Amino acid sequence: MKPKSTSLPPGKKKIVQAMRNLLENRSFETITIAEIAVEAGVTEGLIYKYFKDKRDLLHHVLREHYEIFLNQIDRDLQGIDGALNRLKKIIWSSIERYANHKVFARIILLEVRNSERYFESEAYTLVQKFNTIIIGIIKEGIAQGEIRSDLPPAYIRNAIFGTLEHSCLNRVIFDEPVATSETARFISDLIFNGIKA
Amino acid sequence: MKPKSTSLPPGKKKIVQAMRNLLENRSFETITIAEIAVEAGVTEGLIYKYFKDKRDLLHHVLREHYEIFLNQIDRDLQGIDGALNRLKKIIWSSIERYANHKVFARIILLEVRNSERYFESEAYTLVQKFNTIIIGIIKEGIAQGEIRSDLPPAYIRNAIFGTLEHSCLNRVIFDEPVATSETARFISDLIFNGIKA
DNA sequence: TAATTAAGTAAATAAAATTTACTTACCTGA
DNA sequence: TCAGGTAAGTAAATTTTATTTACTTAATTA
Repeated sequence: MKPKSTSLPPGKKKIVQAMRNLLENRSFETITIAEIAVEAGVTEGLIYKYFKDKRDLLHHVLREHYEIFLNQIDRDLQGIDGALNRLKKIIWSSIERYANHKVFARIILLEVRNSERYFESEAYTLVQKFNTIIIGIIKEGIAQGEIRSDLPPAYIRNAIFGTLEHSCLNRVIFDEPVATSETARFISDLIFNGIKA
Repeated sequence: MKPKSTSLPPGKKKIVQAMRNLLENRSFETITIAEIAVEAGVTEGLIYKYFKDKRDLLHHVLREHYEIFLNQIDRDLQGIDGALNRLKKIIWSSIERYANHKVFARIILLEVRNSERYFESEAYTLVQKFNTIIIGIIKEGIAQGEIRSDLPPAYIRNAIFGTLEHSCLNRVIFDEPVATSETARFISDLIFNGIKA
């Protein structure tokens, strides 16, 4: 039985790659369809054959990124036991991703959320999946007595995500370097133990 | 000595008010210059007399908002002693603002950061001022022995801002109600004491 | 092999933002 | 008091981009 995938049309692949290239140096807003077409070596019309519009193309690129990241996370968590240990690893993996993929950090943290449509995209579906994984770990931690039971899991998740994102935001905005392990250690410590002396 | 302010030209005021009105129901991206002109009862050209472009007008509206908010914070903090108490009040005030000004929450959290120019705007200058105030309180707390001294103040600030923002983000995106005091209590508790059982 | 269909092009159209050239009215200082 | 500048404002042209349309070509399949 031969595979049904007849390998994507070359035009589509070139368009996606062109978008990735351009995003390396420029913000989504400033990239024009004309530029994407030139970079890809196709005509503007073809872009609309494969993607609803510019934003749809962005979401496609983003989905690919999240797919890779979720697989990564899955792998990273293997063999790690205990809710706190697992959360710590997730924090580490997330920071490592932001540090190594500045372009995606910029897109995710600053450039994609300003459209309702993002929250209906497949990319966002994957974010929600990640979300569910974290909530699961938190609930498990509460059940096992590792995590306080008097805080709603959603608050804990928001604290983790929020602290993570904000810690990377300044790095992204002002292009400062990120010390992954150190940052992960401080954030985990802070979330786990609080700031009170 | 009479004041030098000869009161703003009526056109400018009408343009700013029109932008505020439109932002109530629509996202920045979808609002057009033509609409702003109609809503303000002026011609499109006049908008460019007073503002560099659409984004500049947004930053102007945002700056006004931050000015009011910073005054509010200043007032809210009066008579409150102790770093933790002051941080708790800041958390409360911030959530209250997001809850009562959903439009600004949306703009601040989702719609304005996707342009480099925001980070050079006067609006952002005020954000940095707020930032400095918080860092000051944290350092004071460390000096007084109320706050752990083994965490860099910037991480603590990021945890506070980040947790705050993320907690409000879902509310903003999916238009859920915000229970200000309850949310403030959970967030303060979480940041101060950590999640470990 | 005729009919479909997918890949792709080229050019037209539409929708916005932005610029330009032009009024008016009102101060203001010699 | 009036010539000249300047701020407020308009109307229309221009530019820039995104998006649509109508068309070709090559491959596929029934």
